[in-house]
Formats: sequence, structure tokens, C-alpha cells
Amino acid sequence: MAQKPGIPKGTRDFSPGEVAKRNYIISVIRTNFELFGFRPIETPSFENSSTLMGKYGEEGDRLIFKILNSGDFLKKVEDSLYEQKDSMQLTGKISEKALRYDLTVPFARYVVQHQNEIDFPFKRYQIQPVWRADRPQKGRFREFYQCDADVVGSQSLWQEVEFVQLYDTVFTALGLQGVTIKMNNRKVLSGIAEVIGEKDKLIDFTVALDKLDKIGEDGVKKEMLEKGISQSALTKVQPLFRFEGTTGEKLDRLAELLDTSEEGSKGVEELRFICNTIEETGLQTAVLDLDVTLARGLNYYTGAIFEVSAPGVAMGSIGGGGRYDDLTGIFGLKGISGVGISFGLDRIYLVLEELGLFPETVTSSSRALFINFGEAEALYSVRALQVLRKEGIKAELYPDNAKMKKQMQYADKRGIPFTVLVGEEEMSKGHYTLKNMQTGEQKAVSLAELTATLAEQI
RNA sequence: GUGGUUGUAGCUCAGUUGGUUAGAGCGUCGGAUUGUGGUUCCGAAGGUCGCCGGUUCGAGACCGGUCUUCCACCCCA
Repeated sequence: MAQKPGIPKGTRDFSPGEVAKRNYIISVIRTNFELFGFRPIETPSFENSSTLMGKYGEEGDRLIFKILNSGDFLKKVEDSLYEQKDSMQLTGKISEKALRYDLTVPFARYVVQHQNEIDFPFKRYQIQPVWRADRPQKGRFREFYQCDADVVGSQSLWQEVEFVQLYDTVFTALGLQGVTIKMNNRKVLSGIAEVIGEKDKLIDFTVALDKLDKIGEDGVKKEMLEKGISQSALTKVQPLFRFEGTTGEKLDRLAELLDTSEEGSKGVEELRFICNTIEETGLQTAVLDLDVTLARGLNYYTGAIFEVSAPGVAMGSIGGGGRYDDLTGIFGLKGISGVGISFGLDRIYLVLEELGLFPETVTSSSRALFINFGEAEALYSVRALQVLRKEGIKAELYPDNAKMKKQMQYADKRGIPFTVLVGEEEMSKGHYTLKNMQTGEQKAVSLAELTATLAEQI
């Protein structure tokens, strides 16, 4: 019995038109990564579980796709453990590999393993799919692409400046104007938690603070109280709930608030340097926005935190990143600081689609279709095709001597701009009838003229 | 992982309080039209009504389960 085919939820097929658009985005990102001095690497789609587990917090562990061991994996499990039905415990016994959850942790693993071949600072980019066992929503998939650029081996804040410029350059090149690059600093968040006397509740505090624009001031306060943060602490953070003004004003007020925190003050200075430098150099179309409530990002960030959102589209972030001082430390290489950013290919696609920003020219159909009138005519056409293809012109012959209507429709539907008609008359005169499918106009041309016309850019 | 929502032709969707043979538009295929596509006209094909079970004389419709879709939370690109 034939089974109805399907694909797992949260995954997608990509048809030729979609692949052309995805490739367009990827090529813009890749071109600019290289323009900024990054070089590509690739890592396996699955890693040892021990490499990934525990690096993304409790929630992250749950969302990692585990790969079942091969063979009779239950044989090795002790009866007592099996009967406990403790999934966490059991998982470790029956699964030793897992699908890549992001590109940053595998990169840290790569750096540690290849430390002797790498010249620091090492700038790499990586464009590969990642997998998350999440529940799908709009713009949220279980298989999606990340495009990452990271630098390891330099603590210089000039890298942060470069990454802001890189975001600006890529989104400008994609025609997506006015993206907001939100920036914050983990040291500032730590400093705030410190000065309000809730240092041990940093994560709860920042997660709640991050929801300000979503659930409002009262919602945030409610959540903080629920998490055991004191009323007096809330009073101290009150200024953050209405934190407006110019970037300079924000920085000054932040500096004042964090005056007694060494770490917090350092964070403010870092932010000040980046903001001032960007102010100096300017951005093409993006807007850099200092946002003290930005707390997202993985729990390995230690300095700058970035998040990019598209203008006027209901979509989660289309990019994110930050500085992580000791990511390689967990794999045994201390003292290497890294910073990087990520572009969410699939969400950028949805945004460009929604805003109609894909250029007309991305679809990759042929320039011309030769109509097939029979064997002798087809041979004549194939000779011309050889010439055209040598010139790099995409062209094809309709494979069957089908009715002309069918052949013309085929060209029309695929958006092929020209058809070439070769029948007895053309063959005897040694020329070609070239038809422009858009205007309907057609004329007899020589092979040289045919080549020249088809080579012209639209 | 929690709560809700959706599923009928390739696509978008109708389908009355449960009642004969489940419809439309678009698309596909054929013809009008054997060297001219888009427009028009005529005709045809295409469905285990997501899947499994239950209630009923009778289920596309009601009930349970399951999968899927989308949404909110959680979290994130």
C-alpha cells in the first residue's frame, strides 16, 4: 500500500525559485563576510553529545536533537535504570551524539582542536544548517540556516565595531533599510544586579527585564517578584523602565547608576567606546540602538550583546551575537576571547519576501528556449546551443517535438524571456528566428546577432 | 514542554440542526488552433473528506485518541 509522503514538522522542501532566492541571500552574506576578512570553515552536522550538552542552559538541552545509538542500545541499559523511567538519565545511556544546535559551540570546539594550526586572531565564517527540537511557529523552524562570523583571540573592541559595520553593510546590500541593531552589555546587566543586591539572581533578573517591551513595566515587576527579587531592588531599577534619551544621555545615567560596580562601569565604558566610534564612522542604513533591557543571547556571553530586528515586520530577531570571553575554556583552552554575530537566513528570507525586496533577476531560468521542430532542426539547434553555452549564456532545447503551443507555454511559465524558432526555412537560410516573449516581437538573426542579443543584461 | 487552533481535489476554500451520487474558483490535461505562448470558448481527469477508533439506521459534520498547521507561553535565528 502506498504511504502518503510527508516531511517532519518544522522542516521544508525548497523549490527552484526558493533556492534561487536563498542562494541570493547567502551570496550577499558570503561576499561581505569575505570582504571583512573572514574565511570559511565547516563542521559536522552532528557532534558528540558531551560537546553540546550543558552549553545552552537547561532549555537548550531540551531542544537539542539527540541521535539514538546504533545497534542494540537497550542491551547495555541496566534494568534498574530503565525502570526508573528517568528520561534525562536514560538519554545519556542510549544517545551519545546530537545534531548541531548552533554554530558557535562547534566553532569553539574546532578552535581548541585546531589551536596549533590556527593563527590568532582567527576570523572564520560558517554557513550551515542547525537543528532545534522546538515547536514550530512563523519564522521558527526545526531545521534552519545560520550564517555566522566570529573572531577569536582578540579582546579588542574594534571587533565589535566591525561587526556593527558588517550588519549594516549586509542589510544595506540586501535592500533591507532601517534595521535596528540593538546592543547591550552583559557586564552592565551584571553590574545592575550587583548594585541592587541581587547578584545571585542575575539570570532571572535579566530574563524578566528582557520582556519589558512585551509584557510592560507591571508585568516585568510581577515576574521579578515571583522570582524572589526584593521590592527594594525593584525600586532601584525603576529608572531602567523608562530609559530614554540620546545614547550619550543613556550612557551617562547608566554610568551613574553603576558607579559602585567595577564590572558594571567597565561594561558602560565598552558600550561608550563602541557607540562613539560608530557615531564617528556612521552607518549606511542601519540604526544602532542602546537597549539596557536586551538580555537575550546564550548564557555564555560576557560582554557585548547584539540583536537585529527588521523594520515594520512581525518577526523575531533576524540576527544576534555577542562577546564570549571563555567559550573555549570549557574545552580546555583558557584565555581566548571571542566575539561573533549570526544572520538568520530563513527569517531574512521571510522578511525580504514580505517586503517584496528580492530583485527580479534572482530567478535562475534560461535566457532562451529553442523550439523543437524535429530531428534535423534539433541538431541545428544543438550546434547553436554549444556556441551560446561557451559564451556563458543559459539556454536549452525543448526535448520533444511537441506541439508548438505546448513548447511556447513551457517557456512562458518558466519565465524564459526568449524563444528561438528553427524550422526548414531558417535552416536553409542559415539563420534563426528570435522571439521576445515579453513584447511578442520576432526577427530573423544570424548566430552572432543571436549571441549578442541573449548576452545583453535585462 | 504547557494552552489553544487547523486539516475537504495540485492550490485557495464552500459544504445548512447528522440524510441520496461531496461542490466552486484557480491550476492541470485535451480540443477550438499541425510555425506562435499570455486572452477567450468548449470538454475531461482529479477526493480512502489527515489517520485510527467510537456514537448512530446513517458521520465530511458529533465524541475520543493521534499526526499536522498556525498562534500564545517558554525560549530563540
